[in-house]
Amino acid sequence: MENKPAKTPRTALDREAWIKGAVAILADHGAERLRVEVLAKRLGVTKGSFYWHFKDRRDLQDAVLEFWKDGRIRDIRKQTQAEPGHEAAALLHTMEVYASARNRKGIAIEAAVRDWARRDPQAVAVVEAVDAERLACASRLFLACGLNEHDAQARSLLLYAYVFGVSLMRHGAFTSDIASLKASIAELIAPR
Amino acid sequence: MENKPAKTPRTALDREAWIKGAVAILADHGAERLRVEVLAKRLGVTKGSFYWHFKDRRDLQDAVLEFWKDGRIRDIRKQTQAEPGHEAAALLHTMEVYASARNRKGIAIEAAVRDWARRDPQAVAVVEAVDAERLACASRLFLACGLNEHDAQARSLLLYAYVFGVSLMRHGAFTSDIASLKASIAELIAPR
DNA sequence: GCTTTTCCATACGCTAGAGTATGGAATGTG
DNA sequence: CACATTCCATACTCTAGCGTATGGAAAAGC
Repeated sequence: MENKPAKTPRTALDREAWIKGAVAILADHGAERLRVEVLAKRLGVTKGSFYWHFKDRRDLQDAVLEFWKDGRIRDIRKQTQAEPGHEAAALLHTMEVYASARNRKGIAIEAAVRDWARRDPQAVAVVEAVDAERLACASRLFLACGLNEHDAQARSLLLYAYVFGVSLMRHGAFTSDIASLKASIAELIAPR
Repeated sequence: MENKPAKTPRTALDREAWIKGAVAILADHGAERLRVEVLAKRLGVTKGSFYWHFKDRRDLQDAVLEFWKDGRIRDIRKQTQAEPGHEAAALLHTMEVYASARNRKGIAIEAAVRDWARRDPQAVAVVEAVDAERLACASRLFLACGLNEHDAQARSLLLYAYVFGVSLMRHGAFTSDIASLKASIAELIAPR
Protein backbone atom coordinates (compact mmCIF):
# COMPACT_ATOMS: atom_id res chain seq x y z
CA MET A 1 0.00 0.00 0.00
CA GLU A 2 2.85 2.36 0.71
CA ASN A 3 3.84 4.52 -2.22
CA LYS A 4 7.36 5.61 -1.42
CA PRO A 5 9.03 8.13 -3.72
CA ALA A 6 10.88 5.21 -5.26
CA LYS A 7 14.19 6.87 -4.55
CA THR A 8 15.58 3.56 -3.44
CA PRO A 9 15.85 1.20 -6.41
CA ARG A 10 14.68 -1.55 -4.08
CA THR A 11 11.10 -0.38 -4.44
CA ALA A 12 9.37 -2.61 -6.93
CA LEU A 13 7.41 -0.82 -9.61
CA ASP A 14 3.78 -1.57 -10.07
CA ARG A 15 1.52 -0.94 -13.02
CA GLU A 16 0.39 2.42 -11.67
CA ALA A 17 3.95 3.72 -11.38
CA TRP A 18 4.49 2.94 -15.04
CA ILE A 19 1.23 4.60 -15.98
CA LYS A 20 2.05 7.77 -14.07
CA GLY A 21 5.43 7.95 -15.71
CA ALA A 22 3.76 7.47 -19.05
CA VAL A 23 1.39 10.34 -18.34
CA ALA A 24 4.35 12.58 -17.58
CA ILE A 25 5.89 11.75 -20.93
CA LEU A 26 2.53 12.31 -22.55
CA ALA A 27 2.39 15.80 -21.08
CA ASP A 28 5.95 16.67 -22.02
CA HIS A 29 6.30 15.11 -25.44
CA GLY A 30 2.94 13.84 -26.68
CA ALA A 31 1.54 10.41 -27.36
CA GLU A 32 3.81 9.75 -30.29
CA ARG A 33 6.88 9.99 -28.10
CA LEU A 34 5.56 7.62 -25.49
CA ARG A 35 8.12 4.85 -25.95
CA VAL A 36 8.72 1.96 -23.65
CA GLU A 37 12.49 2.22 -23.60
CA VAL A 38 12.38 5.94 -22.93
CA LEU A 39 9.84 5.42 -20.18
CA ALA A 40 11.93 2.65 -18.64
CA LYS A 41 14.98 4.87 -18.58
CA ARG A 42 12.91 7.57 -16.96
CA LEU A 43 11.94 5.14 -14.19
CA GLY A 44 15.49 3.96 -13.79
CA VAL A 45 14.91 0.44 -15.04
CA THR A 46 15.11 -1.43 -18.34
CA LYS A 47 12.36 -2.61 -20.58
CA GLY A 48 12.74 -6.10 -19.23
CA SER A 49 10.67 -4.79 -16.35
CA PHE A 50 8.14 -3.18 -18.62
CA TYR A 51 7.26 -6.36 -20.44
CA TRP A 52 6.60 -8.06 -17.17
CA HIS A 53 3.93 -5.51 -16.23
CA PHE A 54 2.52 -4.95 -19.70
CA LYS A 55 1.84 -7.16 -22.66
CA ASP A 56 3.13 -4.61 -25.12
CA ARG A 57 3.16 -0.90 -25.86
CA ARG A 58 -0.51 -0.89 -26.77
CA ASP A 59 -1.34 -2.35 -23.38
CA LEU A 60 0.32 0.63 -21.74
CA GLN A 61 -1.43 3.09 -24.02
CA ASP A 62 -4.83 1.67 -23.20
CA ALA A 63 -4.04 1.75 -19.51
CA VAL A 64 -2.97 5.38 -19.76
CA LEU A 65 -6.19 6.29 -21.52
CA GLU A 66 -8.34 4.54 -18.91
CA PHE A 67 -6.36 6.15 -16.12
CA TRP A 68 -6.84 9.59 -17.63
CA LYS A 69 -10.51 9.04 -18.29
CA ASP A 70 -11.25 7.94 -14.75
CA GLY A 71 -9.33 10.86 -13.27
CA ARG A 72 -11.08 13.39 -15.49
CA ILE A 73 -14.55 12.10 -14.74
CA ARG A 74 -13.81 12.09 -11.04
CA ASP A 75 -12.60 15.70 -11.25
CA ILE A 76 -15.55 16.85 -13.29
CA ARG A 77 -18.07 15.50 -10.83
CA LYS A 78 -16.22 17.10 -7.97
CA GLN A 79 -15.98 20.49 -9.68
CA THR A 80 -19.60 20.65 -10.71
CA GLN A 81 -21.28 19.71 -7.47
CA ALA A 82 -22.49 23.15 -6.44
CA GLU A 83 -24.59 24.28 -3.53
CA PRO A 84 -27.99 25.36 -4.80
CA GLY A 85 -27.73 29.02 -5.71
CA HIS A 86 -24.01 28.86 -6.42
CA GLU A 87 -24.15 27.21 -9.82
CA ALA A 88 -22.89 30.28 -11.65
CA ALA A 89 -19.86 30.40 -9.36
CA ALA A 90 -19.18 26.75 -10.08
CA LEU A 91 -19.20 27.47 -13.80
CA LEU A 92 -16.77 30.33 -13.43
CA HIS A 93 -14.60 28.16 -11.26
CA THR A 94 -14.56 25.46 -13.91
CA MET A 95 -13.35 27.93 -16.48
CA GLU A 96 -10.67 29.23 -14.16
CA VAL A 97 -9.35 25.76 -13.54
CA TYR A 98 -8.45 25.34 -17.18
CA ALA A 99 -7.07 28.83 -17.51
CA SER A 100 -4.88 28.69 -14.44
CA ALA A 101 -1.16 28.41 -14.89
CA ARG A 102 -1.24 26.16 -11.85
CA ASN A 103 -2.82 23.55 -14.07
CA ARG A 104 -0.23 23.65 -16.83
CA LYS A 105 0.41 19.95 -16.77
CA GLY A 106 -3.26 19.08 -16.85
CA ILE A 107 -3.70 21.25 -19.92
CA ALA A 108 -0.73 19.66 -21.60
CA ILE A 109 -2.11 16.18 -21.01
CA GLU A 110 -5.49 17.29 -22.23
CA ALA A 111 -4.00 18.60 -25.44
CA ALA A 112 -1.89 15.50 -25.93
CA VAL A 113 -4.84 13.17 -25.51
CA ARG A 114 -6.98 15.17 -27.90
CA ASP A 115 -4.26 15.17 -30.49
CA TRP A 116 -3.86 11.46 -29.86
CA ALA A 117 -7.56 11.01 -30.57
CA ARG A 118 -7.03 12.24 -34.10
CA ARG A 119 -5.37 8.93 -34.96
CA ASP A 120 -6.33 6.41 -32.29
CA PRO A 121 -9.84 4.95 -31.97
CA GLN A 122 -9.30 4.10 -28.30
CA ALA A 123 -8.35 7.67 -27.57
CA VAL A 124 -11.43 8.82 -29.46
CA ALA A 125 -13.64 6.71 -27.23
CA VAL A 126 -12.05 8.10 -24.09
CA VAL A 127 -12.30 11.70 -25.22
CA GLU A 128 -15.91 11.11 -26.16
CA ALA A 129 -16.71 9.76 -22.73
CA VAL A 130 -14.97 12.63 -20.96
CA ASP A 131 -16.57 15.27 -23.15
CA ALA A 132 -20.00 13.73 -22.65
CA GLU A 133 -19.57 13.85 -18.91
CA ARG A 134 -18.28 17.42 -18.94
CA LEU A 135 -21.03 18.71 -21.19
CA ALA A 136 -23.69 16.95 -19.16
CA CYS A 137 -22.42 18.36 -15.89
CA ALA A 138 -22.05 21.88 -17.26
CA SER A 139 -25.52 21.73 -18.77
CA ARG A 140 -26.93 20.82 -15.40
CA LEU A 141 -25.38 23.92 -13.92
CA PHE A 142 -26.68 26.16 -16.68
CA LEU A 143 -30.14 24.66 -16.27
CA ALA A 144 -30.00 25.45 -12.57
CA CYS A 145 -29.15 29.03 -13.54
CA GLY A 146 -32.47 29.28 -15.33
CA LEU A 147 -31.56 28.53 -18.92
CA ASN A 148 -33.64 26.19 -21.04
CA GLU A 149 -32.30 22.89 -22.30
CA HIS A 150 -31.14 24.19 -25.66
CA ASP A 151 -29.36 27.25 -24.35
CA ALA A 152 -27.76 25.26 -21.57
CA GLN A 153 -26.31 22.85 -24.09
CA ALA A 154 -25.11 25.65 -26.33
CA ARG A 155 -23.33 27.45 -23.49
CA SER A 156 -21.77 24.24 -22.24
CA LEU A 157 -20.33 23.46 -25.62
CA LEU A 158 -19.11 27.03 -25.97
CA LEU A 159 -17.53 26.93 -22.53
CA TYR A 160 -15.46 23.83 -23.10
CA ALA A 161 -14.60 24.62 -26.68
CA TYR A 162 -13.35 28.00 -25.52
CA VAL A 163 -11.19 26.74 -22.66
CA PHE A 164 -9.59 24.09 -24.86
CA GLY A 165 -9.20 26.41 -27.80
CA VAL A 166 -7.63 29.26 -25.90
CA SER A 167 -5.08 26.88 -24.45
CA LEU A 168 -3.61 26.22 -27.86
CA MET A 169 -3.58 29.79 -29.10
CA ARG A 170 -0.64 32.16 -28.88
CA HIS A 171 -1.96 35.60 -28.16
CA GLY A 172 1.20 37.11 -26.75
CA ALA A 173 1.26 40.32 -28.72
CA PHE A 174 -2.47 40.68 -29.03
CA THR A 175 -3.26 42.71 -25.96
CA SER A 176 -1.60 44.06 -22.89
CA ASP A 177 -4.30 42.96 -20.50
CA ILE A 178 -5.17 39.36 -21.23
CA ALA A 179 -6.65 38.91 -17.77
CA SER A 180 -9.42 41.44 -18.23
CA LEU A 181 -10.09 40.01 -21.66
CA LYS A 182 -10.63 36.57 -20.20
CA ALA A 183 -12.86 38.01 -17.53
CA SER A 184 -15.03 39.60 -20.19
CA ILE A 185 -15.19 36.35 -22.07
CA ALA A 186 -16.26 34.51 -18.94
CA GLU A 187 -19.08 37.01 -18.65
CA LEU A 188 -20.18 36.28 -22.18
CA ILE A 189 -20.22 32.55 -21.61
CA ALA A 190 -21.59 32.37 -18.09
CA PRO A 191 -23.25 35.64 -17.14
CA ARG A 192 -24.78 35.99 -13.72
CA MET B 1 5.92 27.03 -64.79
CA GLU B 2 3.52 24.24 -65.67
CA ASN B 3 2.35 22.18 -62.73
CA LYS B 4 1.17 18.95 -64.25
CA PRO B 5 -0.46 16.37 -61.99
CA ALA B 6 2.89 14.60 -61.93
CA LYS B 7 1.26 11.41 -63.13
CA THR B 8 4.13 10.90 -65.50
CA PRO B 9 7.30 10.14 -63.54
CA ARG B 10 9.11 12.28 -66.07
CA THR B 11 7.91 15.41 -64.38
CA ALA B 12 10.66 16.70 -62.17
CA LEU B 13 9.63 17.54 -58.65
CA ASP B 14 10.23 20.99 -57.32
CA ARG B 15 10.39 22.24 -53.77
CA GLU B 16 6.71 23.14 -53.72
CA ALA B 17 5.63 19.64 -54.71
CA TRP B 18 7.56 18.26 -51.76
CA ILE B 19 6.04 20.84 -49.45
CA LYS B 20 2.50 20.09 -50.56
CA GLY B 21 3.07 16.39 -50.04
CA ALA B 22 4.44 17.15 -46.62
CA VAL B 23 1.35 19.15 -45.75
CA ALA B 24 -0.81 16.20 -46.72
CA ILE B 25 1.12 13.95 -44.36
CA LEU B 26 0.86 16.64 -41.71
CA ALA B 27 -2.91 16.60 -42.05
CA ASP B 28 -3.21 12.83 -42.05
CA HIS B 29 -0.65 11.82 -39.45
CA GLY B 30 0.72 14.87 -37.65
CA ALA B 31 4.09 16.57 -37.56
CA GLU B 32 5.79 13.71 -35.75
CA ARG B 33 5.09 11.35 -38.62
CA LEU B 34 6.43 13.68 -41.25
CA ARG B 35 9.38 11.55 -42.39
CA VAL B 36 11.45 12.08 -45.47
CA GLU B 37 11.46 8.47 -46.59
CA VAL B 38 7.72 8.15 -46.15
CA LEU B 39 7.16 11.38 -48.02
CA ALA B 40 9.45 10.27 -50.82
CA LYS B 41 7.53 7.03 -51.21
CA ARG B 42 4.32 9.01 -51.31
CA LEU B 43 5.71 11.05 -54.19
CA GLY B 44 6.96 7.97 -55.97
CA VAL B 45 10.65 8.75 -55.65
CA THR B 46 13.46 7.95 -53.24
CA LYS B 47 15.07 10.16 -50.65
CA GLY B 48 17.98 10.71 -52.99
CA SER B 49 15.71 13.25 -54.60
CA PHE B 50 14.70 14.80 -51.31
CA TYR B 51 18.23 15.64 -50.28
CA TRP B 52 18.78 17.42 -53.53
CA HIS B 53 15.90 19.81 -52.84
CA PHE B 54 16.35 20.12 -49.09
CA LYS B 55 19.30 20.30 -46.79
CA ASP B 56 17.73 17.99 -44.25
CA ARG B 57 14.43 17.18 -42.56
CA ARG B 58 14.48 20.42 -40.61
CA ASP B 59 14.77 22.36 -43.83
CA LEU B 60 11.53 20.77 -45.01
CA GLN B 61 9.80 21.43 -41.73
CA ASP B 62 10.66 25.10 -41.82
CA ALA B 63 9.49 25.35 -45.41
CA VAL B 64 6.19 23.69 -44.50
CA LEU B 65 5.67 26.14 -41.66
CA GLU B 66 6.37 29.14 -43.85
CA PHE B 67 4.11 27.79 -46.57
CA TRP B 68 1.28 27.29 -44.10
CA LYS B 69 1.77 30.69 -42.53
CA ASP B 70 1.66 32.53 -45.83
CA GLY B 71 -1.42 30.64 -46.95
CA ARG B 72 -3.26 31.31 -43.71
CA ILE B 73 -2.50 35.00 -43.68
CA ARG B 74 -3.59 35.32 -47.27
CA ASP B 75 -6.87 33.57 -46.48
CA ILE B 76 -7.51 35.63 -43.38
CA ARG B 77 -7.15 38.90 -45.21
CA LYS B 78 -9.44 37.67 -47.95
CA GLN B 79 -12.10 36.47 -45.55
CA THR B 80 -12.16 39.59 -43.45
CA GLN B 81 -12.38 42.23 -46.14
CA ALA B 82 -16.04 43.12 -45.75
CA GLU B 83 -18.14 45.74 -47.45
CA PRO B 84 -19.01 48.47 -44.95
CA GLY B 85 -22.18 47.40 -43.20
CA HIS B 86 -21.57 43.69 -43.73
CA GLU B 87 -18.96 43.15 -41.06
CA ALA B 88 -21.24 40.99 -38.93
CA ALA B 89 -21.85 38.72 -41.90
CA ALA B 90 -18.12 38.44 -42.46
CA LEU B 91 -17.67 37.33 -38.88
CA LEU B 92 -20.35 34.68 -39.18
CA HIS B 93 -18.80 33.55 -42.43
CA THR B 94 -15.43 33.19 -40.77
CA MET B 95 -16.90 30.96 -38.10
CA GLU B 96 -18.66 28.85 -40.69
CA VAL B 97 -15.47 28.31 -42.62
CA TYR B 98 -13.90 26.52 -39.69
CA ALA B 99 -17.03 24.58 -38.84
CA SER B 100 -17.68 23.38 -42.36
CA ALA B 101 -17.03 19.74 -43.17
CA ARG B 102 -15.84 21.00 -46.52
CA ASN B 103 -12.76 22.29 -44.74
CA ARG B 104 -11.85 19.05 -42.98
CA LYS B 105 -8.32 19.02 -44.23
CA GLY B 106 -7.70 22.63 -43.29
CA ILE B 107 -8.86 21.88 -39.76
CA ALA B 108 -6.63 18.84 -39.58
CA ILE B 109 -3.60 20.85 -40.65
CA GLU B 110 -4.49 23.57 -38.20
CA ALA B 111 -4.65 21.06 -35.35
CA ALA B 112 -1.43 19.41 -36.41
CA VAL B 113 0.47 22.69 -36.54
CA ARG B 114 -0.83 23.77 -33.15
CA ASP B 115 0.17 20.48 -31.63
CA TRP B 116 3.51 20.85 -33.34
CA ALA B 117 3.90 24.23 -31.69
CA ARG B 118 3.86 22.57 -28.30
CA ARG B 119 7.37 21.28 -28.94
CA ASP B 120 8.88 23.31 -31.77
CA PRO B 121 9.92 26.96 -31.40
CA GLN B 122 9.63 27.59 -35.13
CA ALA B 123 6.08 26.32 -35.11
CA VAL B 124 5.36 28.54 -32.12
CA ALA B 125 6.53 31.59 -34.05
CA VAL B 126 4.36 30.70 -37.02
CA VAL B 127 1.27 30.08 -34.93
CA GLU B 128 1.88 33.35 -33.13
CA ALA B 129 2.04 35.25 -36.39
CA VAL B 130 -1.11 33.64 -37.73
CA ASP B 131 -3.03 34.15 -34.53
CA ALA B 132 -1.97 37.77 -34.34
CA GLU B 133 -3.20 38.37 -37.86
CA ARG B 134 -6.49 36.60 -37.24
CA LEU B 135 -7.19 38.38 -33.99
CA ALA B 136 -6.33 41.74 -35.49
CA CYS B 137 -8.60 41.21 -38.47
CA ALA B 138 -11.49 39.96 -36.38
CA SER B 139 -11.09 42.84 -33.99
CA ARG B 140 -11.36 45.26 -36.86
CA LEU B 141 -14.68 43.71 -37.84
CA PHE B 142 -16.03 43.84 -34.31
CA LEU B 143 -14.95 47.46 -34.04
CA ALA B 144 -16.85 48.23 -37.21
CA CYS B 145 -19.88 46.60 -35.62
CA GLY B 146 -19.80 49.22 -32.90
CA LEU B 147 -17.91 47.50 -30.12
CA ASN B 148 -15.18 49.26 -28.19
CA GLU B 149 -11.56 48.15 -28.36
CA HIS B 150 -11.68 45.93 -25.31
CA ASP B 151 -14.88 44.12 -26.20
CA ALA B 152 -13.74 43.66 -29.78
CA GLN B 153 -10.58 41.97 -28.59
CA ALA B 154 -12.47 39.78 -26.15
CA ARG B 155 -14.93 38.61 -28.77
CA SER B 156 -12.18 37.96 -31.28
CA LEU B 157 -10.31 35.77 -28.86
CA LEU B 158 -13.50 33.98 -27.94
CA LEU B 159 -14.36 33.43 -31.58
CA TYR B 160 -11.11 31.79 -32.55
CA ALA B 161 -10.69 29.87 -29.33
CA TYR B 162 -14.17 28.48 -29.85
CA VAL B 163 -13.70 27.41 -33.45
CA PHE B 164 -10.41 25.70 -32.68
CA GLY B 165 -11.67 24.17 -29.47
CA VAL B 166 -14.87 22.76 -30.91
CA SER B 167 -12.88 21.10 -33.67
CA LEU B 168 -11.12 18.86 -31.20
CA MET B 169 -14.11 17.95 -29.11
CA ARG B 170 -16.25 14.85 -29.57
CA HIS B 171 -19.82 15.79 -28.88
CA GLY B 172 -21.47 12.96 -30.75
CA ALA B 173 -23.89 11.84 -28.07
CA PHE B 174 -24.41 15.25 -26.55
CA THR B 175 -27.31 16.52 -28.56
CA SER B 176 -29.44 15.56 -31.48
CA ASP B 177 -29.30 18.95 -33.13
CA ILE B 178 -25.74 20.15 -33.17
CA ALA B 179 -26.46 22.57 -35.99
CA SER B 180 -28.90 24.67 -34.04
CA LEU B 181 -26.54 24.58 -31.09
CA LYS B 182 -23.76 26.02 -33.19
CA ALA B 183 -26.10 28.65 -34.55
CA SER B 184 -26.93 29.75 -31.03
CA ILE B 185 -23.27 29.87 -30.15
CA ALA B 186 -22.56 32.03 -33.17
CA GLU B 187 -25.22 34.41 -31.90
CA LEU B 188 -23.51 34.58 -28.54
CA ILE B 189 -20.15 35.36 -30.06
CA ALA B 190 -21.16 37.66 -32.90
CA PRO B 191 -24.67 39.01 -32.36
CA ARG B 192 -26.15 41.32 -34.91
C1' DG C 1 28.40 16.38 -80.55
C1' DC C 2 30.35 17.07 -76.30
C1' DT C 3 30.04 18.78 -71.74
C1' DT C 4 27.71 20.47 -67.76
C1' DT C 5 23.92 20.73 -64.88
C1' DT C 6 19.75 18.80 -62.99
C1' DC C 7 17.29 15.36 -60.79
C1' DC C 8 16.98 10.95 -58.96
C1' DA C 9 18.40 5.76 -57.64
C1' DT C 10 21.24 2.69 -55.04
C1' DA C 11 23.89 1.41 -51.41
C1' DC C 12 25.91 2.47 -47.46
C1' DG C 13 26.43 3.37 -42.03
C1' DC C 14 24.16 4.60 -37.92
C1' DT C 15 20.58 5.32 -34.14
C1' DA C 16 16.06 4.59 -31.92
C1' DG C 17 12.98 1.55 -30.60
C1' DA C 18 9.67 -2.85 -30.37
C1' DG C 19 9.50 -7.35 -28.86
C1' DT C 20 11.70 -11.98 -27.20
C1' DA C 21 14.58 -15.17 -24.63
C1' DT C 22 16.96 -16.11 -20.84
C1' DG C 23 19.25 -15.58 -16.52
C1' DG C 24 19.55 -13.87 -11.92
C1' DA C 25 18.71 -11.61 -7.55
C1' DA C 26 15.36 -10.86 -4.00
C1' DT C 27 11.55 -12.25 -1.54
C1' DG C 28 8.09 -15.11 0.08
C1' DT C 29 6.43 -19.99 1.34
C1' DG C 30 6.50 -24.78 2.52
C1' DC D 1 16.69 -24.82 4.24
C1' DA D 2 14.63 -25.78 -0.29
C1' DC D 3 11.92 -24.02 -3.63
C1' DA D 4 8.78 -21.12 -6.17
C1' DT D 5 7.45 -16.61 -7.47
C1' DT D 6 8.31 -11.86 -8.42
C1' DC D 7 10.69 -8.29 -10.61
C1' DC D 8 14.27 -6.80 -13.40
C1' DA D 9 18.89 -6.96 -16.44
C1' DT D 10 21.22 -8.48 -20.49
C1' DA D 11 21.51 -9.79 -24.92
C1' DC D 12 19.85 -10.59 -28.84
C1' DT D 13 16.70 -9.81 -33.68
C1' DC D 14 14.25 -6.83 -36.64
C1' DT D 15 12.29 -2.63 -38.58
C1' DA D 16 12.00 2.45 -39.44
C1' DG D 17 14.27 6.22 -40.53
C1' DC D 18 18.19 10.03 -41.02
C1' DG D 19 21.96 11.46 -43.55
C1' DT D 20 25.87 10.59 -47.02
C1' DA D 21 28.38 9.00 -51.04
C1' DT D 22 28.30 7.88 -55.49
C1' DG D 23 26.63 6.82 -60.01
C1' DG D 24 23.60 7.47 -63.87
C1' DA D 25 20.21 9.25 -67.07
C1' DA D 26 18.14 13.19 -69.14
C1' DA D 27 18.12 17.70 -70.45
C1' DA D 28 20.39 22.11 -71.25
C1' DG D 29 24.21 24.87 -72.85
C1' DC D 30 28.05 25.64 -75.96
